[in-house]
Amino acid sequence: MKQSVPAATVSRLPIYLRCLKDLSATQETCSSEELAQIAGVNSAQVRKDLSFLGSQGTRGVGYDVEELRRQLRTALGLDTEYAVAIVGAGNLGSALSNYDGFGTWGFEVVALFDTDPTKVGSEVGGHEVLPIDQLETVVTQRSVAIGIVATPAGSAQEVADRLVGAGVRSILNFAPTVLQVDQGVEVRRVDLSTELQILTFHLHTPAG
Amino acid sequence: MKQSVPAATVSRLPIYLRCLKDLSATQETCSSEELAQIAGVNSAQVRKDLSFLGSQGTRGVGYDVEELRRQLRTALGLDTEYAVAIVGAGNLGSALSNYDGFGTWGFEVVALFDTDPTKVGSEVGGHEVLPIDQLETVVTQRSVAIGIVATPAGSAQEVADRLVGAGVRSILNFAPTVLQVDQGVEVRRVDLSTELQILTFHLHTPAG
DNA sequence: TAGATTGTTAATCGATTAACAATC
DNA sequence: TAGATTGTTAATCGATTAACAATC
Repeated sequence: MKQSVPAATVSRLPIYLRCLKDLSATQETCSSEELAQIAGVNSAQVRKDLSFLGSQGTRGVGYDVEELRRQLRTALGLDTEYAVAIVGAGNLGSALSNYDGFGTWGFEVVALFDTDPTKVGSEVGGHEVLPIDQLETVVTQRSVAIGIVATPAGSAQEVADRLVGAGVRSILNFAPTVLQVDQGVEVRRVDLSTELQILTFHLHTPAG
Repeated sequence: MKQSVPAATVSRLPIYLRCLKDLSATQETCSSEELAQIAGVNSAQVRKDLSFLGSQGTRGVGYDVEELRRQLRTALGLDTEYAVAIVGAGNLGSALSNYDGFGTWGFEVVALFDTDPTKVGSEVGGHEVLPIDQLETVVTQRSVAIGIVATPAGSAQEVADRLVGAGVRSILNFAPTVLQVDQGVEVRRVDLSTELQILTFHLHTPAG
């Protein structure tokens, strides 16, 4: 793998991996053109993206599907097991706790926190809801690598600060806020209403 | 508003709107620098983005917060009420049905579909779960503008095809698949494992 | 060899941002 | 007027893609 993979490329790697999973059922080899088709991108882009992985396809043949999956998994760091903590056991936090896709990709939900005393102690998605006071302790003890913020907007920043303070360097933020974090902390934002509003922009804008 | 707003700008408009909501509590006017700060972008970018709305700030003063919010809402098409249908009443579909943020932004969930006979007829988030057979009828009758796909990956494409067939032109896809749709249909993809994998890429990649 | 497809270059395209004249 | 801040230009930066030599 070369030094610096462009952000746009990184965000496409998981998509390629997913597409290859489907392909692997039917074929041993695939061309950049095939992969591009199902991933919804240009084939030159596929080849360029894969070249960052030092990937070796075979001219005239294509890429070995299994080999490429292995390379993508390695590049994405999916050979390691990562501990995940979810903060907020409301609708979304509960849905996330019940999500069984974590294990598939080597993520383990090791804690689920909430402030609500009526929720603390109950079990959600196989996880006991812990009081938020234990955040620092648990994050440290379980070496939590990724924090998921599933709180209301009002508490998101404080939660993020505490996660970062406890050593978390990667945050997935479902709260409708832009988190302010130190350089070196990676935040990905997932917001339903933002997505809906982008759709409505195109819906109501005359062509485009 | 000028003819063509760049995609990158469109995706930032909802963020500005959100940030202004917070600001409006404390001040009547804000500079591009302030807005940039809380939105986490460059101030020149804020000014450029807002200029696409035909927005008129006041030199030496900044932007009128309320006026700008109004312009953003109009630009994003939030003056209209949009009917939304959710397909899939599992963990995620249920969480979405319970989400009370839809109303805030002028979205109305008019239907929730599932294939599971044990779910059909039950109530989730104030919505009766309808059998998937009724998809076309309901989409037409209620003029559904936005379809939310919250099914497993295996059924996502078929659901999308049916939504599009019934006239839906905007899809929010939570299933871990890349949907193939006709040109003119807008799809936004929200995928938890993609986001997690992007985080792990940066976690395990030595600096960058 | 002929056909297919990669890996990479170079051209293009689009997005970001520094800089500054305009102006409140 | 002096200070602040916009709106916009032009420079920069980065990402996409057409094209093609290399080669299986």
